[in-house]
Amino acid sequence: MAAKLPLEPAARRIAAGLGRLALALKAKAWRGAADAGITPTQGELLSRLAESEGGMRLGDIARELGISAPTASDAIATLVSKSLVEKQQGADKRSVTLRVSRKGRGIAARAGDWTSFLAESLATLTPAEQAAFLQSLMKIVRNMQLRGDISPQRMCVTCSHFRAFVHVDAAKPHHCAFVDEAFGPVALRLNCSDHLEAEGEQQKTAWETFLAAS
Amino acid sequence: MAAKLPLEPAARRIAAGLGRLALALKAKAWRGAADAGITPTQGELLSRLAESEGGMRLGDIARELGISAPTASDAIATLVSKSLVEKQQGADKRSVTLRVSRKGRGIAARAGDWTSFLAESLATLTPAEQAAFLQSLMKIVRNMQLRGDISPQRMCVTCSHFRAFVHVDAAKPHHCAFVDEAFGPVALRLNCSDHLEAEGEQQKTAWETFLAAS
DNA sequence: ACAAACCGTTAGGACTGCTAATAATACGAT
DNA sequence: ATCGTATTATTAGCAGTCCTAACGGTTTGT
Repeated sequence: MAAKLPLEPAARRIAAGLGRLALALKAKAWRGAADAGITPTQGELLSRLAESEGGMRLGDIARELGISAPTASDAIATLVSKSLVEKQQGADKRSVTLRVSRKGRGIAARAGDWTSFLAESLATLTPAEQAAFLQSLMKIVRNMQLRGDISPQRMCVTCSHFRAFVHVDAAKPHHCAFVDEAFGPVALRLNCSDHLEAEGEQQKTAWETFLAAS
Repeated sequence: MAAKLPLEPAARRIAAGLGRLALALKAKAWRGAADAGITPTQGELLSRLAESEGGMRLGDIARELGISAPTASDAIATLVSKSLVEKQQGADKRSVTLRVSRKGRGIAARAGDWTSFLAESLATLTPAEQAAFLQSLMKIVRNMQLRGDISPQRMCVTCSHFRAFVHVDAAKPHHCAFVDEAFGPVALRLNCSDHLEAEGEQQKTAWETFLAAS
């Protein structure tokens, strides 16, 4: 009867759970991408490029995906050879600007589809649970970003369009200055294409306002 | 003013967030494992083997980690050449039984350390949030398991030692027959080494009891 | 104008991950 | 008992991932 059930802290168990989730994601990503005729990394590059309107520089996308420049360069070269991505010389002649081709956009849509399996499992959560889950997720991601574990994300809480808790309506307390609309916690985003990085001070206070009221 | 903020369902946004998390995990796993002188896949194999008492068969561990048998065989061969894992012939002479070596156990501990960065970010959640997050995570993982997206996990809700909601104490409603102790939602596990797979019927009713009360 | 910094690519190497084919063993049905 | 089938792990072969280090252009600062 050794017992000692609470030996492992809760954080550890959650980490274990997230690890399993990541494992499943990895496996699914491999399958899903293969169905689209590409590989996981290529799929990530393609999706990210499809999300961006004006094209991206190689270094930026590499940083955002957490891979080294050579790895990105290599994968992009493959995508270019498959006519899914186009390369242009940037204003700075050292740089390149990357854009998805029409064909690439189609593939990106199919390759991004694999996340739907996750969405389906997510559907077992009640709306309230989803909101809470998203909120916690946001805190975790934000913290990781502050610690330098991941590169800046395009999330509401770091966006200059974001106004936290400015409305009285408890269901929709936040406001987005870009679309000029009130919205609630369940609508908070982590990958908004209209994201505009706020300045340090504004970002800091916005985050603190957000934290304080949760 | 196109607006239409709620275009993307909540599940999609959560999926995006989990995707970013998985990305960070992947990147960290690379770094963490490299510090221990191995690679991510080798690290996963090593950690899993370190968790198991009596050794594991190659096919089982491959299935559990969601990789193919050849991939596992290859990585194991590397680990054996590094003297971190030992191979034995099983009772079935076709099979092999894998065990961590003493040296391997040390490496596994160091390699497993990289999850601590996640645990630190998790610490920004309040205990209540952690409990809710873990509970939601469990629902997701369980659903993915039911759907066949991942292999069976060693989680409380599928364990024959688990008794859901048998105590009156709201803080510790569950009971583990193995250690014969009451425990609460925040102590639920996803990777218990004493896990014993329950039979189909028992598992099903346990899960439903669990679900109904959440 | 010239050194320092920066951007992307190339080179080289270890590892991941797959499918298909193979050898050895186990099991099942005649 | 034995013949065929299934299972277990490994090998072979290939494309891709991912790293560090070294490299040539380009820009920038002084």
